[in-house]
Amino acid sequence: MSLCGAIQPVAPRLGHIHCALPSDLCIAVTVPSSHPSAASAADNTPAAGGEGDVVNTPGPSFSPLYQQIKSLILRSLQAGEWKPGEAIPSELELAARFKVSQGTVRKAIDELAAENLLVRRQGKGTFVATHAEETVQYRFLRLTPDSPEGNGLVKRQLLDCRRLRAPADIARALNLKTGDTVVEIRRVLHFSGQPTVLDDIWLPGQLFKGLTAERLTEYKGPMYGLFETEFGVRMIRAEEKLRAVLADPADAALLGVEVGAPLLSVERLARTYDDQPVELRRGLYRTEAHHYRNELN
Amino acid sequence: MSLCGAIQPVAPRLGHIHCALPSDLCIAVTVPSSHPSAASAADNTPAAGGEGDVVNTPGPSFSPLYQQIKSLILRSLQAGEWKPGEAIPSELELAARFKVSQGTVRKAIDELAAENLLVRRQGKGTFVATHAEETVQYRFLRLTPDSPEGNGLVKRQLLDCRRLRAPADIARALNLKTGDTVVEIRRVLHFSGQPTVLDDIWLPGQLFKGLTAERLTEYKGPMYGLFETEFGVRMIRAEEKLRAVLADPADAALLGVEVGAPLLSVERLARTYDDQPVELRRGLYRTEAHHYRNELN
DNA sequence: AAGTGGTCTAGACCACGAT
DNA sequence: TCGTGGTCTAGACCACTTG
Repeated sequence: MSLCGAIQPVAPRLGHIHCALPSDLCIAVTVPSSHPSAASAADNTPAAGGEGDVVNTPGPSFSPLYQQIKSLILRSLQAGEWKPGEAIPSELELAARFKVSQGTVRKAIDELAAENLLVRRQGKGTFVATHAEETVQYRFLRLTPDSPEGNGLVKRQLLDCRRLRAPADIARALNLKTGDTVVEIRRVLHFSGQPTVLDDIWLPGQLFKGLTAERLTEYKGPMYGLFETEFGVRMIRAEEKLRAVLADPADAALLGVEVGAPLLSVERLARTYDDQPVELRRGLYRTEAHHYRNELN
Repeated sequence: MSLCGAIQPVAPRLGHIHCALPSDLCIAVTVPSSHPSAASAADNTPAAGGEGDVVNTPGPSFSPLYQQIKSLILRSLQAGEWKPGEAIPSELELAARFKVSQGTVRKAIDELAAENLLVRRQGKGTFVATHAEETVQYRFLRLTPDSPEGNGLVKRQLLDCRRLRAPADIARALNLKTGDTVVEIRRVLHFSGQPTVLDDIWLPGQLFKGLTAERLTEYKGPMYGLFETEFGVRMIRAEEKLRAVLADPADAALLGVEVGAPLLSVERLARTYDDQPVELRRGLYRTEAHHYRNELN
């Protein structure tokens, strides 16, 4: 474990002088390349290739050390070295492993925490974010009762779960070839007894091999928790597109509204670590007693 | 200016040892309670009263130094010491003024920048965020064309601007007494020639004394820019509640849709620095060719 | 060349949680 | 008591912007 850690990472330094000398000795250390690197900087694409980010300038093209560390941590997360809910090594351990100072590791972790990939807990450690522990609330669901009394039970009603060949639009969104297998799930969420959300969900069949209606109904807790623990697919980010639409007869029947009633349409594309889309979801929300809440900064 | 700066701020330290000694002298400085606090912590409400945050524990009740600095900067912002678009003093100047290290100021500024109150620009300085320079986009408007070609001109059509006594619900939302004067504005936004957004806006009359239809039509640029430069009211944060509704005859006529067409209803409450609500806005969006875009993390 | 923010380090001490 | 993250400092160097 930590053995290989000492070897592999050694981030490609792009020219940094460790002024780790007693201050009185630290006079004009102009050593051109006291660092192991300098040579390795050229061939090794900076940012260690881990970040999906583009290299903007073909010239010198930088990546701060802490960004490189961030990429390395990200890679470990993606590789499953630490599972959701587990603690990652302490800052000091990581610093030793990557051969940088604690402060640099801290800054890398700070950014990952700001992106909700990690969760810091003082005195305990830093943990991999998870959807599985959120009994309080579905992390990505922004639908909120208008009055707090409406905070009753949420019941899930599974309507359908099948495998099929992906229609063109679904395939495109999920970065698949038309005709690739996808899992299609249809379900209704009831809020305090009222049918409120009708979801259609598509997942790449490849990633969700053993997913069946039984597994879905058995599992207690949010669906993303199931995906995470059973299939190793972690939903990290998502984009939503919202529109107002009218209920067609099928929607109306399932949600218990009149045909032509207004519904909030929410199309969500969820992505994993490397920004690969891994779920497409089309939701229809009743908004007479609930609203979609958003904060602007 | 900088004179008073030297006196007034001196943040209430809650116990800190300036170990500003040469490292060779810094041996086991175990002064038991060089920490002033414990006493001063009680009377001086931590967070310097600036933060709207609650004090959770009645006990010791801490506020890290950088949080106190943040509050002080926030107060200067609120007092208008630096205007939107202007640069604030450099980190070193602020460090000197508050008698803390640059790193501490940096952390305070980092948070304010993360909240979009300040904008860092490398090599130039740190600037107060503004709505006035955003010719590209309205900072708070999340409505996006479905296809990028739809990115045509935005035309504003002012329908009405009057003063009136606040109805109960408006007053409550804006933290006013029922019957207080409010400014009511009604307008339509046209996107590439199509009427797309119908806004009803309410503002506290008190804060917007000279606001007239003329001022509104004359001013080029976003309305929040006008509020900022002409009335000194800066919109910092906002919460939105989204719903799907049906067009009533009046809405339908103004937006050029059928009665009963689906519309996205967006109720926005915008706040200033101290979280005081200063604008209530009810928008109706056509979403046939546009959608409301949101990112989840 | 000077000034600003950005990165990196090293080391001290604190608050919190588990032991 | 120990280990963890959290705060604070001080100082060095880097990159970007402006004169």
